[in-house]
Amino acid sequence: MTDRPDDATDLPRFAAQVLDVVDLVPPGQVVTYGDVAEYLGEGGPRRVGRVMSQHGGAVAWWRVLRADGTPAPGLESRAFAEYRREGTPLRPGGRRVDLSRARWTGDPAGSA
DNA sequence: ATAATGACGTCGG
DNA sequence: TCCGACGCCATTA
Repeated sequence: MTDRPDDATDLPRFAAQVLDVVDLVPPGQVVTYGDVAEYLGEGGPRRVGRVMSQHGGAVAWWRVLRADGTPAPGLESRAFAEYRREGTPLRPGGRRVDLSRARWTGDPAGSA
């Protein structure tokens, strides 16, 4: 027992929750690092970013980006490929995501 | 114990 | 709009 690896693995509780939230974000929508932290009610953007850098590959990491709408450094190319594939709304110029339209608030209306 | 680093966020120029 | 500085928080040197 010892503990029940809730979902993915024997990851720390916080990390598991972060990955869980990201997994809830539907295609075509995104969330910021700060939003995830706020959604969980603990930690901070920096903390979420660390989790993603270590275990981001286990989820749709491209759906988590910075507050200004720019994806994670180094992965921009792949991220934009996904945005184009999922139809994620981008801002004029196509260099960043239109958060005003693509931001997922955690509202169940979007996931179903 | 102190300093530096990192998939961040906000502010000022 | 782009760039730099500072603040936050946890990990690592």
